[in-house]
Amino acid sequence: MPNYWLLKTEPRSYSIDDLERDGHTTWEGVRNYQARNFIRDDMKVGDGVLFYHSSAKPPGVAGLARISRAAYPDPTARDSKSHYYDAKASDEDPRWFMVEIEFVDKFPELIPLSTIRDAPGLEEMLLNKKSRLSVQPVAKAEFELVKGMGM
DNA sequence: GCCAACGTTGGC
DNA sequence: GCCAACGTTGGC
Repeated sequence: MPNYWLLKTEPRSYSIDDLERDGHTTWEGVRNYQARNFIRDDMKVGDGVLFYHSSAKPPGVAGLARISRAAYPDPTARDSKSHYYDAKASDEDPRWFMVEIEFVDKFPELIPLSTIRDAPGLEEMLLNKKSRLSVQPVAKAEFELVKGMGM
């Protein structure tokens, strides 16, 4: 039974087009404990991902991806030159984890956040409730609904 | 650029 | 353990 997720990214930093070009990518730099726990404890290879563009015009779901590598310690936490450096991370306690994802599909048109907000069946999406969380679990029915809206 | 929501830090 | 101060996220 796969799980489903929504991952946020600012397309100016890394967009669905970048992922399509690269085929797959690392997802480092998550520095929120709730998001970390989802990554570390619950993400499995093969899980479905809604690829979300935040701080975009408009913000919304741009396509689909898939978890291609399960959680492992995020090395940028140990790199003092990294923007994501965390002095409290250590070999014994890596503190932060990351996964890798692979490209699945780019939607012909991005599904705007406003559309998702208004869509019947998506009222309970965390996107509408805990809007700041950058890694969110998505119900299978929600995933399928959004996928259907995009393709 | 503003600002509401909310997570984190640190003094007590 | 509380909570004020502070920093960040992200929509608008």
